[in-house]
Parts: sequence; C-alpha cells; structure tokens
Amino acid sequence: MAGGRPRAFDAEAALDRALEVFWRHGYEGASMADLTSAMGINRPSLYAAFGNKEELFSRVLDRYLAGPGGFSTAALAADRARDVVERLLYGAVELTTGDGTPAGCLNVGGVQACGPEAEPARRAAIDRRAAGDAALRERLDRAHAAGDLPPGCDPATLTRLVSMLTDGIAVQAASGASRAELTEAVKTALRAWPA
Amino acid sequence: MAGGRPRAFDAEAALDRALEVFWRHGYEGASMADLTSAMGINRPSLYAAFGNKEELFSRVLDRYLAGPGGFSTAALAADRARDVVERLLYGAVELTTGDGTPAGCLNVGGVQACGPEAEPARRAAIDRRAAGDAALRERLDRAHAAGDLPPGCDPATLTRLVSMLTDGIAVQAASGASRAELTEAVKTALRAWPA
DNA sequence: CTAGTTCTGTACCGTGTGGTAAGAAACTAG
DNA sequence: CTAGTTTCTTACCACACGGTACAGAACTAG
Repeated sequence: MAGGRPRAFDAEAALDRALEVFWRHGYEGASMADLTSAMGINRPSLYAAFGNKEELFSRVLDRYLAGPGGFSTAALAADRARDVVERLLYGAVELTTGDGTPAGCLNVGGVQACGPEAEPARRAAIDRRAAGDAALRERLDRAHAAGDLPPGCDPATLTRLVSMLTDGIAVQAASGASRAELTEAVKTALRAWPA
Repeated sequence: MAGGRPRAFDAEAALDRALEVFWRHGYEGASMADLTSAMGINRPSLYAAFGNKEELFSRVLDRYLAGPGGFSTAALAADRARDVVERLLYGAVELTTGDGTPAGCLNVGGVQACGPEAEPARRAAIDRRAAGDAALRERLDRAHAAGDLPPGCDPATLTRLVSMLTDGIAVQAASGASRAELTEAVKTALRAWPA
C-alpha cells in the first residue's frame, strides 16, 4: 500500500531557484509569490515539500553554504594559515561579485535585523556563521600551535578579524563595489601578513 | 489668515524615537504601527509632518549621521591619516555596540537587499555611504600628497578598505559580537599601520 | 463672534502577506 | 478494477501592511 502521485518537479532544482530569489531579495523581501513563481510550483506543493518559508530558507542556507559558499570550508584545507585566510578573502570577493549571481552574500544579508517574524531566519543565519567561525578558529588554533601565525597573533582575534573582513566584503559588494575594487582592497589588507 | 492648531508633539523628539525603531528593526521591519506607537503620535500626524515612510527614513538617516554617526565626520579632522582611520574604526565599534542603542548600524543595515518597495530607502542609505566614502577619500588624498600614507598605499583603495572594515564591524555587532571582541580585532587590523 | 487654517482622532481603504481546505488527478498494491 | 496514498490545482482565509477621508478640535486674524 504505497505509491501516490509522483511530484512533478525536481526538489533540488526548485531549491536552486529559491536560493536565487532569497539571495537577491533577502528573507523578508522574497514573498511566497516570488518563490513559487521562480520555482515553477504552486503554493501547496511548496508547503508540502519544504514545510514553510522559514524551513525553506534554512534548507536554502545549507544549499548555499554547500554550493556557492563551499570555498569557505575548502579554504581550511590549505597548508599554511596565510593561504587559508587568502582563499577565504578572495573567495568572498568572487562569491559576492559573481556575474550571474546577485551581489552580496545570502548569509550576511540574513543577519540584518528585520521584522519580528523574521527572527528565526535571522537566528538560522547567525548560527551558520558561528559554525563557520568555529571551523576557522579551530584551523587557526592548529596553525598557532604549529607556529604558523604571525608573532603575537591570537587565533580567536584573528578569526574575528577575518570574519569581519568577509562581512565587509559582502556589504561592499551589496552596495555596488566592483570585483576589481574589492580585490585591490583585500590585497592591501593582506599586506599586513607577508607570505 | 494664519495660525492653525499647534502640533502637540516635538518633531525632533519624534524623529529620535523613529530612529530607535528603524535602527533596531530596519526599514522594512519597522511598521508604521511600530513607528507611530514609539513616536507617540497618530498616523495622519506622522504623514502630515514627515511625508511618508520613505521620507521619514531619509530624515532619520540624516539625524543618525549627524548624531550617533557624527564621529565619522569628526574623525576626518585628526592631524595624521592613521589617527583618522583609528578614530573611524574604534568609533564604529562604539556606535554599533552601544549599551542603550541597538546592535549594528542603521546605515549598513539599510543597504541589505529587501523587497522592491524598499528600494528607495536602500538607495538613500547607499547614497549616504557614498558621500561618507568621498569625504574620507578626499582626506586620504590630502594625506597622500603630504606623504602621510604608508608607502605604496593608494588612497582610493585604502578608503575602500576602511569602509569595508567599518561595514564588517557593523555586521559583526549585529550578529552578536561584543565591544571587547571587536576592539581586539580592530587593534590587530591596525597593527598593519604602525603609529 | 466669525472666517480661515492647521492639527488630531477615528475609522476606513485596497492590497499583499503567509498559510490552508477541499477536491480532482495520478500513481501503486492487491 | 478497486482501494489507498500522495501530489496538483483552485480557491480561499484571516491578518497586517502603507496610506488616507472626514469630521471635530484648537489656534490666529479680523
């Protein structure tokens, strides 16, 4: 006694469309009408497949971090700490100034305070950020133990600074800065850490 | 043929209340009901005095930059370029992590993409940011001409980097970073520019 | 007091929001 | 072919949104 009518859409492809919409308009700025229209499905199908708007956003966040934001976990695999940071910063520039993608960062945009009903989405974004920071922190702790950090550099503070820079990159991109401009700024910032 | 009923509220005090609400909830997250309630006035009074939500936000932005954000123009008066930057960065930390004020920055939050009808407010925020960047750029140009910049430092790029850092500070504060943590990170960033 | 003007208070408008009820349609197991 | 299950489609719900019409209240000039 199984079966049932098969769904007429690809859930993962629909999530990619939803990602595009959330990325461009933010959590609150993306209406269910925008989402269903972009995903090519009806409202009840969306609710049956993904729960509600908040859960959909959460799944989109995961997809974002695994896809376009995947460079940030990949960067941690670099041999030297400076390369880790360099990959993170340039990766953030590329992510937030991509040609076919919206300017800015879905996760950074999700942090900005909005209405009370968007609070769960905000927390979801903040939680993912904290997880990313923790992973970087753990990597820099290892670098510190191996003497791979500049003298007098606290891994926790350095983690905070890198996170601050990637956040700044996202806001700059969202407000119109070009990839070339941000690349130059990152290059200047990295001058403080000679290779 | 003059006179008319006098208004029963102080417009500037009402703007301060509106500032608090916009700062905490963002442009879209602040409803007219929130605003009128906090300002202690009725809807028609608000519309008569300030136009509409968008114009109110614009006036609040000006008040924000003249008040809590005033340090950013004051910082430009420092004698040495490094002091200008230092004041800007520490000032941003203080602004975004104030005790009685919401975490984050009204102007940075305004940049984040939201619904289509918030686009004018977004542009208003971006324009103010551009004006601030232009003022800093002009100050760093003078410093460059006076040999007050580190060797090989482009004023335009340095302006972008400082703006990126203050943006990052705002996002970090909005996502829960403490004043002490951000102060440490700024201190580390400033190490690249010896005093 | 009257005429003119401006603000206040209540009650309302159209629209868009996230979310859902109900039934038809498409599939599988027997 | 039938019963059971899951999806799709249409139509709808209550509600909150930004914005406003209208009448009464408070003031000034004559």
